[in-house]
Amino acid sequence: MTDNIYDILNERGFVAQVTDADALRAQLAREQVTFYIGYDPTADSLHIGHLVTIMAMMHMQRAGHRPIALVGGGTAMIGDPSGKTEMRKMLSAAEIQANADGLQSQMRQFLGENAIYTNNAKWLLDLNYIKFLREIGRHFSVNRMLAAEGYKQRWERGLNFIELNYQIMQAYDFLELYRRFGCTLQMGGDDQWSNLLAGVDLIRREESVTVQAMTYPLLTTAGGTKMGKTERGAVWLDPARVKPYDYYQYWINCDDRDVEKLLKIFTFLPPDEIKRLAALTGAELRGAKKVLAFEATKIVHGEAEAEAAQKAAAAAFAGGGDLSAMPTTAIDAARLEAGIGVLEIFAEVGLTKSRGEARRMVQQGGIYINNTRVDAVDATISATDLTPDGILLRAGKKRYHRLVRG
RNA sequence: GGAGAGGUUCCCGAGUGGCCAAAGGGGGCUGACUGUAAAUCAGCUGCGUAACGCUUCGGAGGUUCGAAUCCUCCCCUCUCCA
Repeated sequence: MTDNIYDILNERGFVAQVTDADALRAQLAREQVTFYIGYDPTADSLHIGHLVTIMAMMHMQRAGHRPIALVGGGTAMIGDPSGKTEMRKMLSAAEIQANADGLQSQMRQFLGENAIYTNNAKWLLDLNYIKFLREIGRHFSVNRMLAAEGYKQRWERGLNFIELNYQIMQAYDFLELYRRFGCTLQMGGDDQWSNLLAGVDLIRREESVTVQAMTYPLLTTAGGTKMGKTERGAVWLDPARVKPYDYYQYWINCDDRDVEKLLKIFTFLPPDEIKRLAALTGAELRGAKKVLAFEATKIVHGEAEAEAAQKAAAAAFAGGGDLSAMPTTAIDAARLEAGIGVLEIFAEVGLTKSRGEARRMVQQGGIYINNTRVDAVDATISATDLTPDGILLRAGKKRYHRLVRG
């Protein structure tokens, strides 16, 4: 085991492609490297998909390098067509600004003050079109851009001019960050590879300097779906969107086959420890998942929340313990006394999308009150169902919600 | 600008006047089995109900007893030509 950060990242599964691995490795050992990762402000919160990049940044930062978290307030005005089949919907400048603020404050939480935070709106919004074409545009071959894998799908289905410019903007960002901060490395998802290369090329042409690009693999689950997506949408890092309890549960419910990979990427546990955990088999592997969920939750929501989530999960699934971290709704006491229809309350707290879905689930035997199956669609709950922990609603095997008297 | 094709329920994709809340597949959900895993099998999958009703097939109008299906206008996408 070596302590070169490149080897650490590589060993943990953060490296997909690199422009010049040997040169980068040597540079990382030799000097402090300023590097950047760009984020499109398409929402006001990061999600698990972004977390890979954050973890990579934190590893780099711990190794003494300097991260630049770039928010793409300018590029978001255009929209990245890479690997997509459809044009992204356009966001208003105000939405983009609000999203950029949200992302940046989350990023700060992970990277602290020892990082550079910037927004490419600063230099992209006021570009002079003709000047830009003369200086930058001339370096780009349309043929080569279209040959890139990331554009292929869109090229076949139609790509408009505005989207074709995305790569140029991103390359220009790299150049700008090189000039402003001496940034010599860009990292990004593997789908960004051609965009990163475009930046490397541009800097070589404009500055006669060789810089590096490195991608991390796009994570998919063993089940073949995109990492971080659930039936109820993306797994957001914002606790207002995804409660720490649910965040914890997301990790607990991962596929057996993914445990080792996830431990390497989403925790800071040492390789030996990961190896030990990943070696567990059968039901024992759940122990490893617990560690994964706890560590991953700790990084995003802090240790106290991680512990609370773990306790609540244990209470729900193993019985006994503290349920307080479970998503909870307070019900007006008078209303509870009067009794509330089961269909109504399940739809209300969001355990089911509608009363119809709740009805269906009752008919299929998937609705529980205090872990007792409900078998009548006209069943009600009332104050008599209150336990010291409130009333425990359950939809399906593992989705819980707690009611307390309010 | 010209010619043509097309926009259907989460996605793909059938459906060309009533039997269509709309085939089929995917995805998702529930149940059984299990380890809060995977695989497998079965059922469910617009909204509100006791019946039954209500809102959907790019948008707005119209024809008709009745339209996703026909007509008019509009919006959008793609292909070929310029």
